[in-house]
Amino acid sequence: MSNTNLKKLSEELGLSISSVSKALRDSYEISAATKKRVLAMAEKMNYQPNPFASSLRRKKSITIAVVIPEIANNFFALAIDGIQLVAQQKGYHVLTYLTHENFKNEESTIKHLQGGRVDGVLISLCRDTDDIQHLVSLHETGVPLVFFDRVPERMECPTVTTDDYESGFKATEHLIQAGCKKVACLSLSNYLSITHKRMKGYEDALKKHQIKVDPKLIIQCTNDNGTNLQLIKKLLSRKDRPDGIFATVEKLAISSYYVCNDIKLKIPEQIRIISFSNLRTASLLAPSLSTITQPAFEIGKESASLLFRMIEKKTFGNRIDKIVLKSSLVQRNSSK
Amino acid sequence: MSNTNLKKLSEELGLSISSVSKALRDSYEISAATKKRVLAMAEKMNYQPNPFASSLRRKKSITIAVVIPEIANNFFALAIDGIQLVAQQKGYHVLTYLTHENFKNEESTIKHLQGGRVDGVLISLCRDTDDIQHLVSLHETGVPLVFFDRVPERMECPTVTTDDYESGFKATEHLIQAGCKKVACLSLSNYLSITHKRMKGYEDALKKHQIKVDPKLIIQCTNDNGTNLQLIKKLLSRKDRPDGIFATVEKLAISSYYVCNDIKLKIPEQIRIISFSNLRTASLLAPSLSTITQPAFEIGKESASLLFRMIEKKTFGNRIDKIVLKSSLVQRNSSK
DNA sequence: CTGTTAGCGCTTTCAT
DNA sequence: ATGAAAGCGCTAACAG
Repeated sequence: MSNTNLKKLSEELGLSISSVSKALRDSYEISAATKKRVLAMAEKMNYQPNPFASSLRRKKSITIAVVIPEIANNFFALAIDGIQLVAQQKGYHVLTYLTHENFKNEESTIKHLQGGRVDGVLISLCRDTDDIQHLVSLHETGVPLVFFDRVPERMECPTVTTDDYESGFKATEHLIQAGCKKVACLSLSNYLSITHKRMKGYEDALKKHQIKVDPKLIIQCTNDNGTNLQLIKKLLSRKDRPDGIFATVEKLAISSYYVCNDIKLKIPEQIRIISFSNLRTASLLAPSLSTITQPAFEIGKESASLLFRMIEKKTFGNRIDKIVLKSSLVQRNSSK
Repeated sequence: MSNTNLKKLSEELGLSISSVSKALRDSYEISAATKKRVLAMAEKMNYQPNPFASSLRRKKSITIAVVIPEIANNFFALAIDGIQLVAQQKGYHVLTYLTHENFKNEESTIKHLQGGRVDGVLISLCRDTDDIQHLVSLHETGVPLVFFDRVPERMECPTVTTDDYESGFKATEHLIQAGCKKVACLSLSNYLSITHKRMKGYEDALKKHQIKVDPKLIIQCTNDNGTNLQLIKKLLSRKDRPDGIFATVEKLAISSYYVCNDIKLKIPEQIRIISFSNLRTASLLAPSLSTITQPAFEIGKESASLLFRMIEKKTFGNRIDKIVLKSSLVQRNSSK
């Protein structure tokens, strides 16, 4: 077992526990010679401090939590990558929790985190989250909290997002300019700010081009893939089917692809698809899929950096940061 | 701050700290009535136990670590998903560490974990890892350790892998049967067991079909994408270029795609590619890419389950489990 | 059934 | 420059 502790070390060295502790933390109270001896012995005995004793005493955990809906998703995987990078630079540990788009999971996870297990929390809400009392409560216990991508709409809090409205607008306009007359919109959730903003961009782009917003072309998708496939199939099987699809998340674009394949709709000849997507290989593998690509890795880095500023109280007073990064439109299906 | 602790709770209730503690842990020593009172008050005061005090005292962390080369990778993202599922069922927390294919990172991470921060470790080695002293040392401190996918070749340890040799064999045979006469192999590392086994399968498949193994067709790739692109380009620009590529990891298949695109080699007419890959959308987006798909999610689940059996000492004596799961060959480019 | 007590291993005053 | 001692919040003997 991991059993070299300060006591054994100090006995071996003929020093007191506190001196050894100070030497290891490079305190100015300890002579250089002693420090050297201590360090050498610590190395020799393979000493590793007990993190729990330290955390208990110092009331900090050197750990942050990341709470996300899913991990097998290009956006979140890249975001985590960015978060980990910053955290490892800072010497922090990262606990990851998946909510699987289930509010109950999110709630209980956040509740657990109130015990002081982490010094800060990064979270992207799940699609069901409407009530954010659990997060208010966490915030009240003094745990710094940064939201990224999927952020609450009715809470004053630090956020890192992308330009969802503008991207939704540009995506829709891209389809219109490519000649689409009937553009459908696939939405993921009733609650998420990203969905609202992206859809608002969609609607405003239609209006700008004097196209009436048709509620029948706005599909509220679910968390069940099978159901979504049916909804999309129904949409695309109609006589007055759309000739363009704006998918607010990658998953729905993929589902649309399947359905088009299934019912033999040619992309992009008969229907064009644009989607928010972080499928890095899309350009290569799906030459007909235009995408709105979010800077997922940067989002992760920015979120973590902001969180650490808050943890280290390097952010001023009551200031609440709202960082907005730019997505990029990657056109592919316009080349006929 | 998170400041409701047992002391305050007990004062509020007029009970001793230990009684409250026992009540919360549902001890048989406490009367039902008292338990109810305690639970109600804990709820009311929003009590959350301090995990560090508990871990320090009980010498268990209810936490496991996952150490992987990268996260923005379909295989690992899916594996993590499976791991998280099992961990959350068990009520465990999951710390994630990325080595970024860098041995030094792996080494220092493992060293840190000797302090008792976690009750067990799941690891997939990085491509540089040859010396595994750091892992032997961790194992010696009594921390249960399970390797998955990228496992050490010279260590008796529990592992969860896929049938790498057979898959390499089948992949290569698939190309031969599709008519390829010169099959190249793209390898990731000199050290990894997965690479060795997959390549052995490749070589044996060639031999079976009376094709001589040509060292010039075996490309040792690096950790740098640019370099790999050059290596592949060089390979495919030769007059006697191969008409088939077996990529031992997904990344190298993608790179091959880029190069083929770049130098206008038609897939699959002029060259066929098969790869280990967990790109879930591949079937849809890349109809010309045949894949060996590993059951990544299952690997994650199996690894975590095995680890928990070890943590709970439900595994017999000195028994060392070696679990091998089956990959599936998904043919796509054979339909001409 | 409830309470007292002694630590877990570490950090941090405060003495010396 | 070093050491003694208190205590972080919790658990688990052991008493009663």
